[in-house]
Amino acid sequence: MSEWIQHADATLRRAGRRAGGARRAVVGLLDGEHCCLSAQEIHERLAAERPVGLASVYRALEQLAAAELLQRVDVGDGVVRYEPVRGDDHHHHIVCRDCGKVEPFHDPLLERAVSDVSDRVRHRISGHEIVLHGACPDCSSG
Amino acid sequence: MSEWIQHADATLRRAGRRAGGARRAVVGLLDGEHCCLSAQEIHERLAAERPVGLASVYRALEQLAAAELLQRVDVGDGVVRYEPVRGDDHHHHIVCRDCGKVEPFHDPLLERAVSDVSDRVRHRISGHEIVLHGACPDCSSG
DNA sequence: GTCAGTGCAAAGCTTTTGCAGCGCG
DNA sequence: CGCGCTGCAAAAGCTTTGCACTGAC
Repeated sequence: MSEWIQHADATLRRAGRRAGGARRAVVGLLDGEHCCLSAQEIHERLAAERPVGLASVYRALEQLAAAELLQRVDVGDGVVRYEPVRGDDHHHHIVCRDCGKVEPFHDPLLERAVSDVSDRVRHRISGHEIVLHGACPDCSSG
Repeated sequence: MSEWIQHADATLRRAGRRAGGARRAVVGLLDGEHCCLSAQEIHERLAAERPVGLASVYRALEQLAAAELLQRVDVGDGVVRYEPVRGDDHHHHIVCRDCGKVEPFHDPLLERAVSDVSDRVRHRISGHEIVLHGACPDCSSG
C-alpha cells in the first residue's frame, strides 16, 4: 500500500474519524492519480467497481482537505478539484482555454518568487495557487 | 469621465453592442473600484441608485470579460469576481482564510518568474492568476 | 423599424444538508 | 453498542437561459 494512503489513514484516525468503505474508495482512487479530480469525476470513476454516493464523495473530500491531505484546486471553471498532497510533488496547473484540459507544471524559480512575496506581505501566508491559461498544443495547432 | 469607461464603451460599440442603462451602471460602478467585485455585490451596490436585474449584471460582466475589458478573478470560494483591466494595474490577490477578505498585491519579480515559465511551456499562455491564502493581520492577531 | 439590451422567472449545476440505517472501533 | 459514516433525496446558492418588452441606433 502506498505511503500516502497509510499517511491519510493514520492522520484521520488520529483525528478521531472512522474508515468507512466510501472514504477508502475515494482515497484509493486519488492515490493513483497524478493530477486533480473533481467530485463528479471521482463519483463516475468509482461507479463501476465500488459505487459511492456523491454526497459521500464530497464529505470524504472535505475531511481529507481539512486534514491537509488533499489540496483544493480551482482553475476557474466552476468545479472544485482535489489532488493528494505529497511533499515531493508540489505543482501548479495550466488550463487550456479551448478544451478545458488541466495539466500540471512545476518551476522552482516560480516557487522561490512566491516564497519571497509571502515573506514580504503582512498576511501570514499558508498556501498559494497559480493557474496559467492558454491554448494547449493540440488546440493551438488545430 | 475615466479613461477605462471610454475605452470600454468604444470597444463594445466596435463589437456591435448597444449601450443600455444596465451595462452603463455596471461599468460605472466597476470603474470606481480598485479591486474585484462579484455579480451579487454589484447587484446589491447598484440597488439604491440604479437598480439592475441580476441577470443583466451577469450578461454585462460576460460581455465585458469577453472583450477583455474585465479580468475574471476566482479565489476559490465558489463566487466569480471581476475587475477592470487597466494596463498599469496588473495585480494578484491574497485571501484571508478566516474572514475571506480579498486584497490585491503586486510583485514585479513574481511577474517575471511567471513570464519566464510561460515562455518555457508548450502551451500558448494568454493569462495567469495567482492567489495567496493565509490569515490577514486582523485575523492572525485576534 | 430593427434588433440588442433588459427584467423577471424558471431552469441548471455544483455543492451542502437532513435523516434513517449501517457498521467501524 | 455508541456514534460516526453512508446513501438517498431534498435544499441551497451561484449562474444561465427563455421570453416578452423596451429602447438604442
